[in-house]
Amino acid sequence: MSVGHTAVTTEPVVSCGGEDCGIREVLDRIGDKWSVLVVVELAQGVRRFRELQRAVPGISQRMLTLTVRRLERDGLISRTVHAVVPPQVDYELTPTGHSLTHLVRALADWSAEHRDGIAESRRRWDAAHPDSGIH
Amino acid sequence: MSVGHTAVTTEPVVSCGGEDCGIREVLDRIGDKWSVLVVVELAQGVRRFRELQRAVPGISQRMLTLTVRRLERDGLISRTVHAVVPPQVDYELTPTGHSLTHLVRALADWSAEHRDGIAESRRRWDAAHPDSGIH
DNA sequence: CCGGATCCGTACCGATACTG
DNA sequence: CAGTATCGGTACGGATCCGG
Repeated sequence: MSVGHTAVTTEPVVSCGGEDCGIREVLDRIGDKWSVLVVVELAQGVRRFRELQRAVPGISQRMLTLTVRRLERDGLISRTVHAVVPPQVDYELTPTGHSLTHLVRALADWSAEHRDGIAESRRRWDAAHPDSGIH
Repeated sequence: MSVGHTAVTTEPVVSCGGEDCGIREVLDRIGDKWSVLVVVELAQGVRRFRELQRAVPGISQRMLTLTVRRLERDGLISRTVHAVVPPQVDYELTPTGHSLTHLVRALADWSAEHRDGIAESRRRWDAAHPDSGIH
């Protein structure tokens, strides 16, 4: 039974060798499809729901709602409801959320610096492995 | 039968308001479940397939294979096959891959600094919104 | 030891319709 | 305007078996 096979526990665990520990938590939040784009937009100032949706073209109402809820839950953005008609809700980065923008900036910088090299590497790899199915 | 990415779906669109542009590409790579952990382990030196799998406890053979293939395709790691029995394959960060570790470090630092505050914020939010279904 | 191939559940996400 | 509710497709990831 399970010879030479480390116990496949039911724990999620991850346990990170010694460098990680917590990285996954961040990636689980900002690694999703929309959070970063919302944060980037809010880095420029206060935004209403509709404004956010226009600023992030591809996003659906549903996903914008879910995204801002989760960011609010994590304390990265604040949500302010104004008792007016028509309704108005403002979203704004918290100090914590603002600190995230530095990270996002680093991400953007790294991306800008290496995107061409990566694209080139992909072309070479795809040419060398025509039917790999990797993407 | 390599399904090979039929064009059925999804232009990225995104078009990023002016700050982003490329961030999504990076997150599509390192934002997945395992890439960062593999990079973190390889930051410490050359590793064989089995060593990587042991260093990242939760990962399956399948996902490790897919992860290293994609990282190799992007030019972030190199793969060296030794003609011996039993087979031996070494993985190593390329210079580009190494530059990524700085970003990962920044991620880890930010995470370490804010994880408590985030956890606290989540507790407060969950207490205030008992059956929101958000996570 | 290093994978590739297959089956399959689930979580994510988009589209749509409806509410206050 | 700012959401909520529901449905359905798809892509991701885990388990397992098989091969070099």
